[in-house]
Amino acid sequence: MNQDIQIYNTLTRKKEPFQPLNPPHVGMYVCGPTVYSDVHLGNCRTFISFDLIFRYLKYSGYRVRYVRNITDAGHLEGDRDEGDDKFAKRAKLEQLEPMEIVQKYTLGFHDVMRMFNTLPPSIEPTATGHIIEQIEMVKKILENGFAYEVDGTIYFDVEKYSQTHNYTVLTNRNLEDMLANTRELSGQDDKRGRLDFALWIKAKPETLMQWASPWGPGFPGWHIECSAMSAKYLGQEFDIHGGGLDLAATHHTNEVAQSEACNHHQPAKYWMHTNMLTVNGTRMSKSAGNGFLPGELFTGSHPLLKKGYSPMTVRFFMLQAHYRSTLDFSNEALDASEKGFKRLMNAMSLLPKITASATGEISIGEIRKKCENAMNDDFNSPVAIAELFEAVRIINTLYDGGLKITADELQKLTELMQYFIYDIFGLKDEDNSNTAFNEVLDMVIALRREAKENKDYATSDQIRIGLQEIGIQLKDSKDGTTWSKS
RNA sequence: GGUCGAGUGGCCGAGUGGCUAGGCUCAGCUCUGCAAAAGCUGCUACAGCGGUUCGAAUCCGCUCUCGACCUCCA
Repeated sequence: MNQDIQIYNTLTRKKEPFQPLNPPHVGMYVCGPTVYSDVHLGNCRTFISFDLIFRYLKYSGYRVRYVRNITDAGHLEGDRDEGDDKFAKRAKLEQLEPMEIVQKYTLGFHDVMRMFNTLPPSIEPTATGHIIEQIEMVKKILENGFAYEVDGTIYFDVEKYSQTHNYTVLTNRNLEDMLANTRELSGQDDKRGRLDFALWIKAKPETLMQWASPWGPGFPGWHIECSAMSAKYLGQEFDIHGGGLDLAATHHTNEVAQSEACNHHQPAKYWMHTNMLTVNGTRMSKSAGNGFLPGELFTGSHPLLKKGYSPMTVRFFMLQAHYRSTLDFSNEALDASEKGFKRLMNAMSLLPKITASATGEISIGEIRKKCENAMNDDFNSPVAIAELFEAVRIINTLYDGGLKITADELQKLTELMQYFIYDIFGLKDEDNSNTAFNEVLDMVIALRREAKENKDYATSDQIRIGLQEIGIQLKDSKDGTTWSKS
């Protein structure tokens, strides 16, 4: 069990040693997608970041229960706690049942996550599956005096809460300023305070997704689901709560308030927030119209893309930046990642071809230590990747015969590369061609070798250039010819 | 307007006081029938102005620019 991990905690705004409440067990909750439309690449970045964190904790010897919810009800269009549910709106648009919308986009989300090679969470609970738990929690908050009812809708009383609690723990904002700024915008709703938010919302007669409650038919507010589900599966206090940075100011702030108002303590010991993916310096989002869908990225069918990029290229691109930094998206950056990823995977394919010597000049321990130190330092994947590229140079030189390595160190080198690239970074080789294809290509390479041996370079070049045109790059070396997709 | 954060070389992106980040690009060289790959070498940095220090990309102040949040958003 790795005891040297440091995690940046949004609550304290600094890196802290990671000390789980009940080691070796770790409870981690991450806010999942609202499945009313396709996930875009920015959404994916968060889930890929937490996949990295999940993997590293898991392979560091912790027994992680990773809960990532599916929001399939209760997410309203605006903050006014009125108007359409996102699902109802989309259902109308697509002429489907709301639950058909939920099913459609949940499946789509899972497909995308699989393509990015993320590990499935331990539990993936849905909001609609936990209505009872949410109602119970609302009841308790009412009993504790931090909420009030107006005509079948229950609101959380932020001003009351802030008399005894720090409402803005996560963002360090000044509540007075927030109230001063927002009160004048006050509309025609029933809330007492402008910062109050709905825990339970009264259904209109035409609302399709509604449930019975002590306050009449209605549906849960967005924030209460995560509080209810995290408490149910991880306990009232657990280790890590994560999500996108954009959720911190509203969603997570309200989650903290709900848990405090209900259970009298903070839900999570460490709050982790992943930063945004940007396009030309502006945050990627659906409303800004700069949101790439993963499918558009893979095929290159988006107008801002000049070509398609594979899921592993994109994953690698994201891992090359730290999760707390914004990452700017561009064709040039993706091109660079594509080549870097290829270089990395090429080294992986050379590894089994290296032969050990009786004596060696290389020691792998230090590189491994550097990689681990980087990951221990708040999951600094870009630095760990930089260290792996040192190993890549060594592998290439070994393959060319410029260095010697002992069998023992070669074993360590192989383990290092496999551990970080496959297990921690979740990367995989995409050149998984079928056997028949490989055999055909081997035959073509054999024919070309014959031509070369007869100094028939016209034929050999014809083969090489022909293959190049269909995306196969041949590489001649003294040990024979290898190939890769170009 | 308020709060928070950021400005690093041609591009992406690490790095919080002294030690090479790394990837991609570009130029040259080596190897190779050619090509590709690989290796070696080189090139262009820390927004600006002050300050602290023996020493600052890194700390402090000011200026400029940009972004995020404050309204649904990973």
